Amino acid sequence: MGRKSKAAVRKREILEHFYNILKEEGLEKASIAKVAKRMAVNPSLLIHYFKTKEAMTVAFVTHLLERYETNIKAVLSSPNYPKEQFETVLDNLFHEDWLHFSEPSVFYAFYYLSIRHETIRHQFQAFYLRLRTLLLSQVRYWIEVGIIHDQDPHQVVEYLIITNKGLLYYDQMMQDKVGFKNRAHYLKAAVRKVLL
Amino acid sequence: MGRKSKAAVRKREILEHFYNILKEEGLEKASIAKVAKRMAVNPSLLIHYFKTKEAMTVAFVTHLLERYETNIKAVLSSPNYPKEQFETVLDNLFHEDWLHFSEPSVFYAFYYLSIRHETIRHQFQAFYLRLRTLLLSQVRYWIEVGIIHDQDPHQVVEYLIITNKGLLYYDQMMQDKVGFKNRAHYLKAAVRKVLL
Amino acid sequence: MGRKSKAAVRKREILEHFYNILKEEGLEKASIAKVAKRMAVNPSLLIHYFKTKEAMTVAFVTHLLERYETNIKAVLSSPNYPKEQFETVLDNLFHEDWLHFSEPSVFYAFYYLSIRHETIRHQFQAFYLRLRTLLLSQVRYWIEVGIIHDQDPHQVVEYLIITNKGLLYYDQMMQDKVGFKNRAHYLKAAVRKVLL
Amino acid sequence: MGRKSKAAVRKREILEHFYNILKEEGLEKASIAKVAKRMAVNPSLLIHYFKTKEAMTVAFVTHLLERYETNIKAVLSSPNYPKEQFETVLDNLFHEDWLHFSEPSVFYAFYYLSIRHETIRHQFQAFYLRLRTLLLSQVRYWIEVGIIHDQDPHQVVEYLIITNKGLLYYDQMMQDKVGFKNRAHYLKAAVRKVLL
DNA sequence: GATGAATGAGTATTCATTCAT
DNA sequence: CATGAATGAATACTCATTCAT
Repeated sequence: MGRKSKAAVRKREILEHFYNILKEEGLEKASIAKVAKRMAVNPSLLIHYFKTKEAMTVAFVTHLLERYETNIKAVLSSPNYPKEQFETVLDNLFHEDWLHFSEPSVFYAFYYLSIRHETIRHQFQAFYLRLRTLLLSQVRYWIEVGIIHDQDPHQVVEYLIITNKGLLYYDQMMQDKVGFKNRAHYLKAAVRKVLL
Repeated sequence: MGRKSKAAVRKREILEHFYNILKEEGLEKASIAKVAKRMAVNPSLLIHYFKTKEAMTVAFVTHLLERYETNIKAVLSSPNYPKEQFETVLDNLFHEDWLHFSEPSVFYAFYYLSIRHETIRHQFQAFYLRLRTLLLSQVRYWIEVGIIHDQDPHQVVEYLIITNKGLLYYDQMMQDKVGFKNRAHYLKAAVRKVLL
Repeated sequence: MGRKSKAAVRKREILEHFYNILKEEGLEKASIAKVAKRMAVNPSLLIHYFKTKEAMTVAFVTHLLERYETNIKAVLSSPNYPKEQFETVLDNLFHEDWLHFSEPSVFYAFYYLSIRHETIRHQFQAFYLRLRTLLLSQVRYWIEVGIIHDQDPHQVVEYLIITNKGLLYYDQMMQDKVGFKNRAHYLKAAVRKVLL
Repeated sequence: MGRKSKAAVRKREILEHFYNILKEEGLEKASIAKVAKRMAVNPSLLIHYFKTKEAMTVAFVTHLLERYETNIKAVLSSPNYPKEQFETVLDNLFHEDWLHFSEPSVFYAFYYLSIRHETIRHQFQAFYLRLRTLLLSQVRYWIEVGIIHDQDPHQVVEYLIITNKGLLYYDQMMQDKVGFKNRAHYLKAAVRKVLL
């Protein structure tokens, strides 16, 4: 377990500062110069590590989606009796904390970029494929134990993701906490009605 | 007294060119200079009409959402027997043409901006409030005629919007047409199961 | 006494707004556009009346120096016994109110321009020639009645102007009121020592 | 570690070109672009060294006043017998060369700016405080050795500065060399009459 | 590994002005 | 008399990047 190269540490450090500016000031303000200034470091140093801003962006998306994925895994692993575990997962999926994990504004910034930027789109697609695989085995288990009936597990997975993202979209814009609780509650009820 | 005002025409013309660049090159490339160049006109002319780029952006969002709203109204007005009309609206709401009306990339660009830009966020919120009102009377009608049972019409409306936006999000990223049809089909079935 | 042409009224109005911006925001901010905006009028209207900004500037300097001259004449015409009148004039010349008449900042703006701009310099020179003539007859009167002794009236006039402008320069920069009173007092004493 | 710093040299070089444009074309024409063009260098290089134009301006004022101060010190240090030395200083203070040291047009440009720009005003005030201190010890010496009688040294210093600046103001505008000599001669006589 | 020099293209905006109405 | 359309040049500044040290 040799000691970490300085490069790896520095890169991580840079990406974290990048994230902070993204969160606080938005994509259009997140320039190499600004990140460097925050780190009290010379802009060329960022170029030194990432070659181009684009490469840095791509690296950042990887970093972002990895964090996201780790978080999802934690949410899914609730060691309970099937029925209780289903409810727990549902609760978590439509819980504010989980939806707002990793600043929606940062997430949407790159989601927007992904529309036009092929590499980033592929990163997102791969991420959602992994996410689907993860959920798929979960759903299959629920079908197996008889919680969910008469459903194509693949489509169930997509249904969950879609509903989830729809809620995030709507909530992010409306910004009223009370409304959010009601919506989350209604959506969970709907999911139960559809699946159980 | 004074020269004939071209403002209305010119502004519309500018916003259309703005839209085209947005669509083809993205938000970050959509500069005043570029729009002007496309119009074969001097950049300061755009400033003449809109004072600032920000004001132009806000005007554009208004324009964009108006177009969107007009389109929605057309979709909702299908003069059929209640049951058939419900199905038509459902079909339209989850139809590719309608979802992709007005370039999702452009839509998401400003959705992203709305997270940070108060005025734009208010524009979006107001738009969705109007959209909700529109759908609300529709849903109330369906409840009245007995198509929908035991539902809070307000929550039904939000459920429809959320599912719709979730689908757009997922579809925009996945970009596979076959998958889309299946998802749309599944979602409509889910909606029916929840509402009817 | 026919009624004034609109042009004359408008021009005066424009110059007054020009003065206000000059005073509040300085020479570099005093653009045609800004003056027009303040007047709630179209910028081309200013061009209509003055042809160019330069011409407007020249017109303004004339206006400024005329006001200044009128004020000086008022200060000089104190109908007293010679000795008292001398003291009154001296008091006025070194009095804050008189020095700060017509915003020193505005005055210095054009004094600065006069260094490089021939027309404006000629305006200033002509103004000071008139001022000298004015003071000259005053000083000659003081010599005649025996208040001032053994002096070339021409040089006395210049001495007064120079001391006066020096005080304005120094005071404008130092901006301490107490110091000003002391300086003014000392300078008057000096002038008396030199002239009487 | 890192590239050799040219900052000191480059900054000085930039300020000198700035000075030249100021002298030849005036404050309003002295843009970053123009200075860069003269230096056959990219405008952003000036920004690289000074961050903003304002910072560059402030740096320039420091530079200008330093040069001025150095020159004054040279003028004051005349190693003579008291009486002769007093005369030498007086001669120098009212000598064309000294008054016109460092282009009055440039000096007045920043004097004008100082009225509105706090930092620059403080620079000027600090400069004159140092100048006063310098002259103060000089004047105290003259009082000590009995050349000057019955005077507050502080007020003598201000009197000298004011008279000096008044002469510069008047001379700069009148621009006649013969007149200048007479005025300088008369002023020196006046100073002697007041002080000795 | 890290800095600083330097570039060149790009940004929004301001300004004075001309001209048609 | 007055407005609004339109231009073209100019402004300070930002940005990503290259290269020398």
